[in-house]
Amino acid sequence: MKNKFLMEMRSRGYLNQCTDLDKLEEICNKQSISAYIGFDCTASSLHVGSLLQIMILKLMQKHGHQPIILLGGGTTLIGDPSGKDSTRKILEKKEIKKNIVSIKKIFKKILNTSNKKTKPIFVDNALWLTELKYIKFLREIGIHFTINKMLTFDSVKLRLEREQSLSYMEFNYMILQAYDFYQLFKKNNCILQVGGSDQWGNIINGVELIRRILQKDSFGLTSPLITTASGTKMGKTEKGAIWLNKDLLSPYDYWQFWRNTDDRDVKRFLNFFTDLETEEVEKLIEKEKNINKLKVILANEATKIIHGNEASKKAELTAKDTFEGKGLGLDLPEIKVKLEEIKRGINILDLLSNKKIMSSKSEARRAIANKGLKINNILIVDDKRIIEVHDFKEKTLKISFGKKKHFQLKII
RNA sequence: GGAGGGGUACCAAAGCGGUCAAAUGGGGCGGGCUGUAAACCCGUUGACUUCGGUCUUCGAAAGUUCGAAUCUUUCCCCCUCCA
Repeated sequence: MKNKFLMEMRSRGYLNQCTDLDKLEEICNKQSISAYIGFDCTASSLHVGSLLQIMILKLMQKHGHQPIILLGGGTTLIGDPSGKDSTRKILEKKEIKKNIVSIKKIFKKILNTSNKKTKPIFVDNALWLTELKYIKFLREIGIHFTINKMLTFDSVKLRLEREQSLSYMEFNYMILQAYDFYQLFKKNNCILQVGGSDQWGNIINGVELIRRILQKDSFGLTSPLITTASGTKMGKTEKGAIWLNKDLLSPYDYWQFWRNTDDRDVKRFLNFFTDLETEEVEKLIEKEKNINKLKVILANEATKIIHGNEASKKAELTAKDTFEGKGLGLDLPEIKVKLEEIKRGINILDLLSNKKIMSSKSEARRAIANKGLKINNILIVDDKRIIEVHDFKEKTLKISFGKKKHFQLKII
């Protein structure tokens, strides 16, 4: 393999499967290509689970290719059954529109939008899907799909095998996705579709459709499904998804997510989720034997990409103050209280539940009983403890729940 | 449409008239050990509480009973087999 783009895809571990790597390489060597990745619009932000795909788009740009971002405003109305046990809730158009606006912001942050040649193109498949005429579509597109074949695809097969119902609506999803590729191929000369490994079936359907209708070659390429060393799906933490949008997850929390990476994942993740060259990563690992320092590098680099250098620095500093200095990092989540409230004296349980640090007083009681709650680094043992003005230093009070969750309470 | 089986906490799954706020496992949360890691060990996991208790939960509603997750009726939903 001689093509730089594909070489880097491989060395970073982005490459799982490709319909015809040799031919694709040949083409990439000759010209710049356009490739697309489709994203779901079920939420107002993407999460870390989609980050790898975005990194691939970024890599394309680096090597002079043009990424097309398909925001599935149309397909989200149906819901992709791949990898799902059950039908997910169906969203309204309005909601999807809002999500698209919000998701776009992420791409604009991560991708380079200034270079005219590689600047990302955004498309919404609602544009063509919602206009489809049923009979016409069946005759022109549906004729190229056999049920026999469709039943063999994992997304369908698994559902049927597990005896979970699959609606006719969802069954059509793969055809629609194939049609998307066909449209982009015609309109944007997009010859490659990239996706997670669970998208393989959907992708080759598109490649095949293009071949059948237009007798032209197109390509599909998938990235591996990223799981953590402990076997869970990337980005699915207990607390909820690791969102890329800062309104849903603060840069500090995002930074913490990477800082808490499993030892065994650090090297992979440095390659996956940072801009560091693979040789650089090798060197780093060779040189730096303290795995925690590597985690800090990972957190910095990963945070930089989506929240910028400044936010990343701030998060690092805050972490340093909080964990090493037992101090009060600036970037810790801030909670405001009124002076009058404190003057009256407020019970710790009320405070915690009112300010939503804990979801209920019982939970707060439990935390205290389990020795998990500290105020200004002092363990709280009494759940009747009253918080008063003199507990604050410079109008600020640090509340810690467990080792990792810290808040600063500020008098306003 | 007919015949069966089933819906229990975050998930899986036991309970089948009182001792059930509901076994057990997983997950979560907290503590210990460490390194903001993993593994391991311990605690905890409905809400409110003056820590004595009180209130609300087992698909929904109504009923039987001193007493219901457990029995009855109706309704809703899921699954299997037959048509």
